[in-house]
Amino acid sequence: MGRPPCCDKIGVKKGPWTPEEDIILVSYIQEHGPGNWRAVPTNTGLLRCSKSCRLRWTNYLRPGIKRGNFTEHEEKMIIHLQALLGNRWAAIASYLPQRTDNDIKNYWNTHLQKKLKNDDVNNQKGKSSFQSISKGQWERRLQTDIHTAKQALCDALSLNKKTTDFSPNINPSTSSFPVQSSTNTYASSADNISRLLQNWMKNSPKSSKSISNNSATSQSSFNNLSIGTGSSSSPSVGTMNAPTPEGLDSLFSFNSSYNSDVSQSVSADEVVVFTPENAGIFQVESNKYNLPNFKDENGFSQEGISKQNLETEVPLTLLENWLFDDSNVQTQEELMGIEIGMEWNC
DNA sequence: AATGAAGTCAACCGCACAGGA
DNA sequence: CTCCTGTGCGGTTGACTTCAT
Repeated sequence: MGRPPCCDKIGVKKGPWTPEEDIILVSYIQEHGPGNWRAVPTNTGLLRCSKSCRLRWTNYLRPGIKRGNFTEHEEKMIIHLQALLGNRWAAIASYLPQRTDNDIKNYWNTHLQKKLKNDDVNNQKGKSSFQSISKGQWERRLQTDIHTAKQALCDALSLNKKTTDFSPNINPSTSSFPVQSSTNTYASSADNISRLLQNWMKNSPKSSKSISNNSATSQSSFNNLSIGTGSSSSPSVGTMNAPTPEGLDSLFSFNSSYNSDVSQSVSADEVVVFTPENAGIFQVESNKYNLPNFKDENGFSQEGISKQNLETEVPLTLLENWLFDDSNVQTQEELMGIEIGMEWNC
């Protein structure tokens, strides 16, 4: 018996998402939390299949997504992790907070493959960045990595048993969300949502002040919404209530001091106005703003976490240190002196 | 300025897997 | 144990943008 299609193909809209659809989806998830995707089109009135909704959320709208150019740091990580893990993009993505597997996959296919190919050509001429690593060294290095990953996993597992330290060093889409009592590092999908809200913010006198502490506004009516982006012109959307611009304003505020160094600490009182310019990670003061559905018990952290949890919570620094420190080859080789087949000792 | 090629990336497709009934 | 549903994942597509001629 064949598997039925994930959704009724008739009347299902395909292609790029409109800002209106995005807002409907975000609003719905803000209200109900992610999960139960099959119910999303029905409950929101979106003419999208559940899969499409999930994809849109996880790859574009989900908090914690960083867009734009990959840093050299990220690039190196991808290269190394791809060598280690193969095309397991989700696993690779779990080591790169803020990046989606789709993003990484695209970046690999469009940039890195080409780049490595060039490197390979250069390698023939003895100019490759990898020239210092012979094939044998590379294999051994992979072995080291496996060992390192195992060790990191062990560390993570043991940490899990007693962990209360949720440093921002963890994928904000997963572990950093649930528990911080005073402040959640709530990373927006940045440009996208900011684009959606750009005009709202622009037209709002509140654009330069701190976010409202009136959480009730976030539940205001969404009727007659008009979005001033691009081709958008439809006056009202959806069959559900969603935040007004003010409501979203109160929901999303960016931490302008955030940078790629995710290990830095974040002040609990650091609330910055959400603007397109500082779009990036933003924070929600959970004790001020009512965001029940982004919390663990409502299934938010269940999304995309179940499988990735272990990988995500591997201390990044351990792997990163290894991954990025090309100059570290010698040390790694020394490490290789340690018995490779060493047993898991956790 | 026009046109075609190449590049980019959001979104789709279909398979696999987990878990509940 | 089997079936069914929901979800995750990797590969691929195609619309759009940028670049080169």
